[in-house]
Amino acid sequence: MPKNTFFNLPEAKREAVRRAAIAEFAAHSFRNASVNRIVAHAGIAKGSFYQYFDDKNDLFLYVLQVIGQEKLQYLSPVLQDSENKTFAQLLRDLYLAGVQFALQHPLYAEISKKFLQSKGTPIYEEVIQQSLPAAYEFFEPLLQKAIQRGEVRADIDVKMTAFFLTNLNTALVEYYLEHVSSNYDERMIETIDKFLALIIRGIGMSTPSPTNKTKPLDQKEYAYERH
Amino acid sequence: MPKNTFFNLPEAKREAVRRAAIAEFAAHSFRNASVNRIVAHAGIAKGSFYQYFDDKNDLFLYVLQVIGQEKLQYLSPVLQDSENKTFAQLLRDLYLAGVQFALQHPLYAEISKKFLQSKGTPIYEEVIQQSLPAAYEFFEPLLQKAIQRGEVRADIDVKMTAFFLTNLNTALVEYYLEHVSSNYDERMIETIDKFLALIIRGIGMSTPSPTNKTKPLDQKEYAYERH
DNA sequence: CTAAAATATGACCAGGTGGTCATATGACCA
DNA sequence: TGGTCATATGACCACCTGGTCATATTTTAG
Repeated sequence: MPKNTFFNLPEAKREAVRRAAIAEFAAHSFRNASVNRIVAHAGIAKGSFYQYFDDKNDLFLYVLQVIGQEKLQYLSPVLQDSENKTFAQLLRDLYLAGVQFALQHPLYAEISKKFLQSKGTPIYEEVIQQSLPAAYEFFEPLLQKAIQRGEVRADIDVKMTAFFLTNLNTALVEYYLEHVSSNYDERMIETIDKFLALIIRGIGMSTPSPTNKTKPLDQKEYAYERH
Repeated sequence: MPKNTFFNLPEAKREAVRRAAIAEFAAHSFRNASVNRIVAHAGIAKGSFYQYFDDKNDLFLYVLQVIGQEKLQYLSPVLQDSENKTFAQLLRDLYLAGVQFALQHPLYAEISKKFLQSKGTPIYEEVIQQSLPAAYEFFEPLLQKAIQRGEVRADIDVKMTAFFLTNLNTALVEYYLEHVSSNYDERMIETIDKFLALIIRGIGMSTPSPTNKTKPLDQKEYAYERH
């Protein structure tokens, strides 16, 4: 955690440090990120930096915390009324919100991506240990409930599928940015629905069972609120 | 490309350089890989290194080329008789071979992984431009053919699905190594089949159509040759 | 006003980097 | 033998890193 000296700073200066740090960590992995560049960019002396933070780790943890808070806040309305949605709807809303968050905060997305890629490095272990369980555990209870409701096949491997859904979330953002558009536009919902169709129905030939409740491709009645 | 001086070297020395380079690039990203450590590990003088290679890029490109050749050779029997297999069988064999290759050559797998993660860096661009189209284009023609044969739904987005399949290949290796085992054992085929079931059938409730030819979960008659 | 406490500063440190180059070595040939 | 040529070598270069610390400045308190 940053020292008190940091939180005592005028907001403008704190913001300058945050901005510089976020830009640096988005452009370089933790290891390659340079404190020298950060302080230069933030317009503070090197010595001052070490009066605000213990070291580079300390700053990085703080940045991740800020990003995490913002993302949680962004996703909270989607999760709020998950009870009233089918699993497909929930998944759709989560992916949509995820892509939108990434588009609105490309630097955050880049930092998260770089961080997840740094698996195995000391800083990764430090962050993991200090905070969260693996991100994919987020999907496990949601899948369990969907199975109970009869919306998802009961013979799937829940853990594996959760892993799979988390992975696809990242892949979806990557695909959209790289092959569709770098903005929010009508193609985003299209893209997400195609992705969802793959997840729900798979690629194989098959016909939905008569009692099937999840036909996300044809199911346009649940519109996502635009932000 | 390495200079002639490198290819004139006795094989033992060349092999020492390759081994040292592979170990280094597996342990560190291109940028963080150290020529100093490589030469120390290979037992050659720094100056000698620069008589064999133009620079660090040159060495890295050479290493990637060696890995690519070996992998292609490893996969070739699988692709050889793709005509006689269903798409599900082919996919199964490809994933299986992919995981096996990763297990047999963990350092290669690590280098490939680190390389794919370096998207956006100068070396990534240099490699891409110098060689291959995106890896996911590999799946496009296979999918096209599977659609023609009626094994895969015709309404999928081929490009997106190819991207998706490539991504899952990586995810599969990661999942297996992290959550199942770090060796080749009977659980590998299990894991791959569960993965395949997700891809082919999706997670949603559905019953296979009567004419469906791909039921990979129940279909154990095509055994994969073990290596 | 003074004194003390808090904060700001950048020169400096040891340790690393990729790459260069003058020099040494040894194989080959006349 | 002497001469030529490819190769081997590691000291050296400029540059960068994260982090320290003595000193200067500003803020606060009495």
